[in-house]
Amino acid sequence: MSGDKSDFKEEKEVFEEHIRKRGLRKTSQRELILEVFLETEDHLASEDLYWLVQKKDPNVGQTTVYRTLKLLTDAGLAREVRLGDGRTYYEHHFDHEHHDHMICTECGVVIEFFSAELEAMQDAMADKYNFKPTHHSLRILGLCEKCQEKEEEVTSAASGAQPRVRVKTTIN
Amino acid sequence: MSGDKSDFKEEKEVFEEHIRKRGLRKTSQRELILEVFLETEDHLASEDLYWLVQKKDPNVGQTTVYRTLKLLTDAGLAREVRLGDGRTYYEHHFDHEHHDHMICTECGVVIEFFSAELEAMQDAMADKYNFKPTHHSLRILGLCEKCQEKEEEVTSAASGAQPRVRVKTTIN
DNA sequence: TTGATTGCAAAGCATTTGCATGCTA
DNA sequence: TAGCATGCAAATGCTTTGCAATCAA
Repeated sequence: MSGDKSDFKEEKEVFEEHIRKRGLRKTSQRELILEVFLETEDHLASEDLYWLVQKKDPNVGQTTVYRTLKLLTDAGLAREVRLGDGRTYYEHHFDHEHHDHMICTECGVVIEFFSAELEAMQDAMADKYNFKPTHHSLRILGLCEKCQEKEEEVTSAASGAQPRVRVKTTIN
Repeated sequence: MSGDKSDFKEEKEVFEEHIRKRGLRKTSQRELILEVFLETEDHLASEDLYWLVQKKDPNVGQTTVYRTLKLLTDAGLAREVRLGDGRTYYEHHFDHEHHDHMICTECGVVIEFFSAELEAMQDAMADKYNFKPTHHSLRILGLCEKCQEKEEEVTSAASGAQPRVRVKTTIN
């Protein structure tokens, strides 16, 4: 950590290094898209990023955003994530340790988690099949805490009968 | 197991039961699609199934296949799988124990595997976050045994140098 | 200058939807 | 007969491609 305002110096260097190595060109669009991307939280759909970029410069085209996201992926700054709907999401990849996702099928919230044991076990499984893993993605679908509550409310309201005490496990 | 020729009696019963319960209708198309689906191997894209069905009855429409696959999923006979490209694949779900996938990014081969420990550990992780898992999908991407070999050949051919002994781990 | 990059529009691809017709229960 | 199911065509949603104009090196 160097300063208060996020400078993303390292990331930008990585990007420029990548550009240089490949004989590509540094353009204002690419700079802008990178900046906007770096300021976002995790799991941004390509199109969402497009809208954010639009706000800052309405002249940037959708195509450029899509292309630049691929470029960022190549550069190791972003990582493609498929959450299960059709879309492609991107998350930060530079200096971000690997993690997996729990996705609430009710509200769509995405919880990130990491387990070294899980990782190790997966590698062991791959080994067993002489499979050489490059990366993996684990998605656990289900209900987040909040939505389990709601579910319960609905259920008890629907069943109508015994007004039993509901174990409320509030969060936040 | 009852007979030599696959009758899929149980599956068909499940399907008809589902149809009945929901007040839906048994149609020749649905019967045909179910039959073709049951005869396939794992991981069939919706469109592939469409072509297989077409062979048997060119009058069946794409839409019906898509709709029926969803119906089979509802009935618990099929399960949607997303392998990472845009498509939706389906695999048998009735009487098929759960498993995960290793996908070769080179040749596309899909290896199924299962590990009770992995499952347990995932549940434990979910628990930690008060997350109620309904299902999950674990995809390990990498190189299958065969493609690792090819890779090695290319590499050694490219480097050209020391003609070292290559450890050949042939399968099949 | 040169060729990478852009942005528009059009194309692609898998999937979904509207709707008139058909068919099951 | 009632209304679910079908199949066509059109629509959708996300992403990619073609291409002439633009711009960085």
